[in-house]
Amino acid sequence: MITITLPDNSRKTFDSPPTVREVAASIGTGLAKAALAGKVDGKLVDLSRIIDHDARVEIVTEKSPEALDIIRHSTAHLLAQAVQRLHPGTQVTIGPVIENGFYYAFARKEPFKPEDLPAIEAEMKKIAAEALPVTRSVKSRDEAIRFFRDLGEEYKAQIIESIPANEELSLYTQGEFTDLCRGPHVPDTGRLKAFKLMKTAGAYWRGDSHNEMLSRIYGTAWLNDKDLKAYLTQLEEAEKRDHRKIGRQLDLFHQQEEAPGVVFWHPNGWTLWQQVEQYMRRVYRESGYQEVRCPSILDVSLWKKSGHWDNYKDNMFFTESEKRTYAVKPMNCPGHVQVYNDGLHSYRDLPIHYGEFGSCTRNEPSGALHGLMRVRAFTQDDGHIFCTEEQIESEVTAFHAQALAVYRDFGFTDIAIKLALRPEPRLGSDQVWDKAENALRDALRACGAQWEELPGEGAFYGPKIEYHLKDAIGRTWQLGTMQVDFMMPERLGAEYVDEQSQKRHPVMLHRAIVGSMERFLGILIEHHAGNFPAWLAPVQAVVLNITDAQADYAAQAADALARRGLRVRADLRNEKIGYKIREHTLQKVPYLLVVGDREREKGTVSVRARSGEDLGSMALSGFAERLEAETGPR
RNA sequence: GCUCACGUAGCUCAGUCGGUAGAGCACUUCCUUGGUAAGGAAGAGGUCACAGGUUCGAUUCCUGUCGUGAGCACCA
Repeated sequence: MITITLPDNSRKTFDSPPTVREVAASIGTGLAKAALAGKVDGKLVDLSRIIDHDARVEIVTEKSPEALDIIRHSTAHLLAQAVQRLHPGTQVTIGPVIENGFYYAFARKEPFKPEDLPAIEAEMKKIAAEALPVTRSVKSRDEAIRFFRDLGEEYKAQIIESIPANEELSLYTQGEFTDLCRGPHVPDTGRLKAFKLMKTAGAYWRGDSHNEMLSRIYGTAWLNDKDLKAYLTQLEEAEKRDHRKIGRQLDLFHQQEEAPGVVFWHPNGWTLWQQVEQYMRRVYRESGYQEVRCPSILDVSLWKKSGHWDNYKDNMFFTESEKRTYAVKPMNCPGHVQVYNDGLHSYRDLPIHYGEFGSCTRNEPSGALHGLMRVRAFTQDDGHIFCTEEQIESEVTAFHAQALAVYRDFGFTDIAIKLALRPEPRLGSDQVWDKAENALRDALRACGAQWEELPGEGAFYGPKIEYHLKDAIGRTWQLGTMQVDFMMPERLGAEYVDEQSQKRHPVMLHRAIVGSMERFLGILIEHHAGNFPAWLAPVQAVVLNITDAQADYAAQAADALARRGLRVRADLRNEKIGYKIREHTLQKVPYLLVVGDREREKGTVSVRARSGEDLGSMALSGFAERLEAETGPR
């Protein structure tokens, strides 16, 4: 007798051990039909799994949170099967589920090309239509290795060899195709309906750049066509928002061949930058930071002392003069320590806050460069706090509140917090790391924050809090950080005099809210799709005359608004009003001010919002007040 | 850095199975003075990324370099 407990705590008994499928059938035929897999005592299993003991059982259907992963994993197998049908001799390696889909990595002489995908996808649809049952079997290690070696699947055999000997090896077979897999899988290939192959790419075997390059095929898979379509639409939306494209359309910046990984900011883009910089400068000021400015090149000896030479020299640029070697700074912290060190500090001075819009240069690998998002020369809103251990918590708490306020002002409200813990290799003893990690935990707790911990992800000199922001189309970006550092002050000889007249090393906190200005502007561009709120827009309003007769009035109006500090231009070109409106609408200008004879007579402007909404005509000063109200608080 | 793909006018792209190139938009000039998303005409604009090679001849084929894109690796 087997007793099965269902999620609603009802029980069913079976005379002999039932399969998950039989349990589902005993509840209802509809459920049996909808079932994809099962959960036995919280563990995901196939429908065909025999339950040989009393257990809690849950039937996984499309409505279950686990359904997508199962479908994606099975679709990866479907891909591998199609590839082996069409391209015999291709070896399979791994095919995991990833965000929004899956991939399968293959070993073959000729990598797959995008042109190969339609035929493979068609074959996948064919196999899905065949509705091949997917069956699970168990083999011993040696049997499994022999099985795959006989098939010529050397990589699979290697994977098995790396699995601990005591683990059970399960194989999944659908038609002529068998793959090693933990499972579970859908009961038959007919359950895979909504998928699409997306792209091909090279990837190293086992993620190691010393190994051979495999050919990966990426795909996406969903529960139904509607979800698939929604996902593809979202990709299109992301493409439309691409900051490189909008950057060109709105004439914000450009990049060119002679300067890989660096940015030429155009007047519009630099105006946007300045709005952000001036805003952040006020944040520095209002939260007690003193702004400093440190040199870009410093003698290499300083970088040896700080530990950067050992840990980071491959990513640094060097330059020489008169037999001395200088490093172009990749980070601002050593510079700030020099400012701190120039003079004596009492414990009464602490905490000391230095802030800088520090330009850093890092020799990023060429393959990592990407528009504004990953550049070689960038500017950080970088701040360092020199404080005592006792002050860490209140400093972190204050920073936390500040960071959240900044994100809110820029239009980000969905923020996840992560705590990156000690990595390998690292500086300092475990004791010091315990202290640093716990200080951050205590501070987060004091803020009432929820966070996720990421073991091994910290910086070599200390753990860090990371702020991950979700943008308007649901992508997340890591922006701010707060790091505790017990090492750098000691290495660079930062000291203060305590109450007993003893010299001690302060703790150093590294913090940034927007991180790289370049990257932040890229994120802002994509988040707003170029439709910047008025306080950030490079041009806030354009005055448009209808005919030459109002040219003087239009120019005066634009001038009057500009003198109030608003970013306003006049477009006096001899073009029809519709033409000018179209052009400035495409330029995403928040307000268009149309002036004809009527407006000139009354000293008004007719206001058109970016959305196309007609806000009616208003006095010039009325419009100015309206725009100021919109931009004023920031 | 690795793999694959790509690089043609300011932008978006077409094209040449090897005989030195074309469209739309933008730009210039002229006409037009028009009330809320493209008025008309004419004109100018390209060393087809760069360097070699093959060829009577290369933008086209081959090799290399640089850059870009996607992914991988990297992101202290």
